[in-house]
Amino acid sequence: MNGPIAEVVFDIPLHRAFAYLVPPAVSVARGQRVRAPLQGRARVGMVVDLREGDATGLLAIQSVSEPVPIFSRAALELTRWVADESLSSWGSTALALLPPLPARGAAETLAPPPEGRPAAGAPPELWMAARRADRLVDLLAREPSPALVIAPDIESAARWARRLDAARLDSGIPGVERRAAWFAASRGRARIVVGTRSALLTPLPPPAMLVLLDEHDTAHKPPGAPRLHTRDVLLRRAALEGSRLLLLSATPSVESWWRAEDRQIRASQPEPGPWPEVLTADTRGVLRNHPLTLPLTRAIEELSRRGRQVALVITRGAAALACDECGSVLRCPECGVALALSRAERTLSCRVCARGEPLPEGCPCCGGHRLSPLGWGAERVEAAVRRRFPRLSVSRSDPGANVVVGTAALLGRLGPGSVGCVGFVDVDGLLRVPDFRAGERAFEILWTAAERVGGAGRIIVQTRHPQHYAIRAVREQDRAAFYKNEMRFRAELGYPPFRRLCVVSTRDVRPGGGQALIGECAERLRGLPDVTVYGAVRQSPAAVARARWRAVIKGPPDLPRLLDAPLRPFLERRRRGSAVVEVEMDPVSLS
DNA sequence: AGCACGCCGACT
DNA sequence: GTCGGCGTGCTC
Repeated sequence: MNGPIAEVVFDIPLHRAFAYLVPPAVSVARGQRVRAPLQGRARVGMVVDLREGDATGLLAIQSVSEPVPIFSRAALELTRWVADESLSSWGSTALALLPPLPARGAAETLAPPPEGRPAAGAPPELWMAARRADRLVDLLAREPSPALVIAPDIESAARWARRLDAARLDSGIPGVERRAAWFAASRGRARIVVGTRSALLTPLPPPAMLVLLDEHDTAHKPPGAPRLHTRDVLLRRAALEGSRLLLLSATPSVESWWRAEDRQIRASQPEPGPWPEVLTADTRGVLRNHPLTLPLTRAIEELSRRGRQVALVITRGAAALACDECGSVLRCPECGVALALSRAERTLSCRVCARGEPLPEGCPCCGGHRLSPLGWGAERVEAAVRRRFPRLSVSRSDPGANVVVGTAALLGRLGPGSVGCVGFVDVDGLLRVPDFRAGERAFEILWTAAERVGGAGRIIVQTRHPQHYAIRAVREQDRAAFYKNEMRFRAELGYPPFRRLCVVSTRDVRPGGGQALIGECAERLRGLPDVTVYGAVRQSPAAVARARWRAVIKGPPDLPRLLDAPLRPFLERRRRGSAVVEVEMDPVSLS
């Protein structure tokens, strides 16, 4: 019995499509959302292909979710690419990039997405200069072409939508409005739309402009589908449809800087502008019974006399060890990341290769006897400042206090121009985060603070590494110096952007199960060409205490292709007894 | 014999 | 992800 057959993918971890008969009363196209029976109940899926064939024994599509396709052919292909790149299923990827389903009986004006021809466009642009946000607002006001602006989170999307007087596509607004904005953009009726990653594939009539705010922000890759960095999806989208793409960040990811050097992205080096004085306060050899060094104490004194605010940035619990004498951090000799301290087990272990070591007696560098793991918590800093400056208002929550204490996120909440000095109580806490991106993150936070306080302000960095290249680059307002050093480190030890990473992890409520499973995964991957598997070492039964196991995999740029076949059984059947497998391509964090 | 639970494969 | 089939093993 021949008839029209639709291939449909669903939000399940299976990559394969399911075939259904298209009944005569229903008309469907590729890229259309439909309801179809799966395991006896109706579920929403995406039509990825249509063909004529023998429909004997096939179940029928029940209905369409909307009367028109919601993805263009190009967008649908893009979801497939994202799924393949991230080792996730086509269905879960595609369905995560769509607006909510319509409310029952809602009246809507819908149109199919524009089917643009692939066009050769200009290369993406990296905007790093100060006042890049103002420049963007100006550009969007001048430019007549439709624009999609992607923000790292809902709050940022809301702010930008207000600033640009644009429709919102993020999940911070009611589903009806999101849908309306999606289809308005699709029909060319909303010139500027603002959203988060769920809005990445919003159709726009060409020639369109795509904008990524805070390109470096790891919030652009939260857990869950679509499991690829928003930057990478936009780069691909822009290339496929020939759209102009703007990446905004004062401190771009090393990946994007590298692409700029490789001429895949256009970047102009901004002229140096007004810049604060960046002072380092060396804490080596200083007995640290107080969180404030003399330079920072003086700055608080002086600034408060002049009626200016001081922000003190603290670092949350650093789980690594550093020598009090020479300042060196205990690092894995093979992987270069700080060794993570487990106080309970009194061991140090590497987050990348899983190498474990007992706590050393002294510093391997200088033989010093004091190795200190402690950072300064917000409470301790707040109390210490109060004691020293009883007349000043000191707060962790009031952004108007004379002295405000908080983590790096605090900097974003303070009004521009109000802060005269930012003091980093323990920047080493950032540098010794057991993650290869620790330096990049420290650089980003310091640079942001410097931009924030501006030319009349001051930055004071308390550190045992006053010569660290991240601090030096911020002091000199010299981005290139930072990236040069950082890329050398990444190249030497084989980290992104030179090699790609994948993390396979297992969990089990019962001891031993997770270990057996991660061992099984690692076994399948060993011996692949140009692929290194770290960790997942089978340990003696005595060491079996944790419920979580992890293997870090390093490989060439086509790592997802290499891992697809051997990991397929684990990706498609994540639960093995009480143990669960998770696979994360291109992790934004290893801690 | 009858039922609970957990493992495992199938899902069009 | 979610469902149900079926085997193991316990209970009435």
